[in-house]
Amino acid sequence: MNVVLKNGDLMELAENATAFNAATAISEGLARNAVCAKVNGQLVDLSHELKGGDTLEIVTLKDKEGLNVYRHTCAHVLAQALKTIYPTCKLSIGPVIDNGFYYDVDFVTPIAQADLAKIEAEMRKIIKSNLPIERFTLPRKEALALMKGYKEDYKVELIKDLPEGEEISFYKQGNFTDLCRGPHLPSTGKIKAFSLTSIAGAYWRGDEHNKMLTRIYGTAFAKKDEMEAYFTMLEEAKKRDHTKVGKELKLFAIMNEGKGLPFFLPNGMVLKNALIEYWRQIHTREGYVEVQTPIMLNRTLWETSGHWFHYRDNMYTTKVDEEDFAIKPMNCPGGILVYKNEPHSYKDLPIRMGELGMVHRHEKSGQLHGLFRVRCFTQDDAHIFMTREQIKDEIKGIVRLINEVYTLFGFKYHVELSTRPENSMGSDEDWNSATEALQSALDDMGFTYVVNEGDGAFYGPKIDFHLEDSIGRTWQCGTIQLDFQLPQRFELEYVGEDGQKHPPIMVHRVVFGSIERFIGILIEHFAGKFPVWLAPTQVKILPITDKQEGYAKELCAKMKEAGIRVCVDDRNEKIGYKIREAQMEKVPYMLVVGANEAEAGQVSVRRRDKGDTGAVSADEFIATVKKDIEDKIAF
RNA sequence: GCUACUGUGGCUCAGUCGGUAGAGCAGCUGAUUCGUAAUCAGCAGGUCGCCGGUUCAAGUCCGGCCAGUAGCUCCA
Repeated sequence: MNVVLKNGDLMELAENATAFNAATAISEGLARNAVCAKVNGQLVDLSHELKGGDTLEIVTLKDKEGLNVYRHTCAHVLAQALKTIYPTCKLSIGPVIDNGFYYDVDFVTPIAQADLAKIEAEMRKIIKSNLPIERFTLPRKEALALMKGYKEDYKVELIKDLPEGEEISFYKQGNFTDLCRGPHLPSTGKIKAFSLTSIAGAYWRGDEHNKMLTRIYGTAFAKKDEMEAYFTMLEEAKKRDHTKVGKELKLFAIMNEGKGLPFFLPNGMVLKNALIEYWRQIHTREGYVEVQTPIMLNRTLWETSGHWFHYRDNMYTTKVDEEDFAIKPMNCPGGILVYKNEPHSYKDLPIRMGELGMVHRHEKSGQLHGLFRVRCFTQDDAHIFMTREQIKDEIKGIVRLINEVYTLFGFKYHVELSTRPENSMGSDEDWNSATEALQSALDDMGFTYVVNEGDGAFYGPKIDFHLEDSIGRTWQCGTIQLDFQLPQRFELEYVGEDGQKHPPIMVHRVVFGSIERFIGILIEHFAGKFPVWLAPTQVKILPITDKQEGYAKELCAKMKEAGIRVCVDDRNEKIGYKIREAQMEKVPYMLVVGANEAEAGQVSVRRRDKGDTGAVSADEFIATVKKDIEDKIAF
């Protein structure tokens, strides 16, 4: 909790104190568990000297900012430990990230995962000696000399990039000094729970042309049990990893014969089709038409679209009868040819043209990951051709649709708006009005969103929707992109009210994004326990002995008739065995049928998460399941 | 693509110091007819990711390749 000191209090204290600092103010009875302080809104060390009239705010470990300072100090302790164990290593940067911290280091001889224990031990020593952490500043010249003296080449480079004329701050703990903006904890002993988690490569300054350094990841928490809870969460997340669950439930497989090229197994196909059926239903309702364009088209088309020159590295190409062809990495050029197939009047617009298009992209091998990043995927694409006046309403319609879909599944997501980059095409007027339209559509609908200035595509601004996976990583799924480029390149037009030809505005948009990725996220979100409407098998009938086989099959036929995905486990096994297996398959409804049920025309219903819920009539049960499917509810 | 790690029957994994492979589950056969998360017994199943090297001898050591994982980079 933050305590804000009143200005009056400060003034009074300041008059009586020499060398008065934040720590003193805090120790005057305000908070013992302060990590750092905010003076006039700026995060500072507790040693920061106060002036009369300053506003002091105490920052504790319960604040995200406080935890960041704590973790940042951990990064420094890590660096100190590394310099002790590997004196020749060169430090680069050691920032805080979402759930911990890292330090990027250049080692003469590479270190391995196994070395982390040794480094942790050294860190513990440093923490135990409770070294005071002191801030000091140097003029630029001396700062450079200091780091050159330590042979810290990367630090020298960092200092050179700092603005001229400013004093440069350093932090010293024991015999270790590091360039740092701060703030930090007052001493190393304040660290209570930390752990080094992994080791990976990372390019210096994030540029793949630079040297790859070794990145050591760690995490730290205020208390040991908080850290344990975090690791438990990671363990739980691992259990729902979609590559693992996908294998267990026989949903999909990626074979050695084609990396990044997923196979949908029968169960996964049922799920995929259920999603597609839902997609068609809502898109028909929203006034979309559906088309299908070829998976491969000739070079001329891709030259016109610009892909042949701008996206070639990611495209699979081939020759057919001496003519170059490319397998489509995107559906838009195909959609555009459909638009161009006949003339259009303003009365036809907007045209909402959907396509479930399978695209292939040659992504770099290292970035492939399960269904989240593949080389062949199905976009639930649509291209909307419209007049300038229609932009805002169309955008709103799409945002509403995307929100409807994500809400149905109960997903956490956030929205980002990307604006005009450098080297973009189109007039200022186009960009301004389009960006305005996107922004005001989001505003009107009450969305909060991140604005990424200059992060739009060169052909237009965009709105992205990012879904969270089970360990909090986010993946872009839905996107709405305005395009000034393609209508021009393909010379699209419509005849306006004035009888003149005008270029239409074009929007690319996806809701699921990639159906494959979306399914991956669904798997993790539900941990394989899909809602009834998506479950590959919705009902499994489990006869107790083979005497009930006839009844079970009758029931099965009746349910199939009612449109339910049902099967009978008529193997010669005990009921416990069949139940165990059905549970592991995460079938939402298990029907135990023995002599009693057969006689009464009933079924004993066992629900995936609720266990035995008692007997009901077969008809009553069918009605329940049909309602589950109809309402698409998740339980 | 880069860095690090991993690769043993369909699945999950064991395999010590280099001495030519082992379990459980799944499968098959038989017995068992059973009331809410594993009935019993038997059988079968592997060129240890691939190629090459070192060695009397390689799952094990070395090199290359392929594939996967974490991260970086990229993501029209």
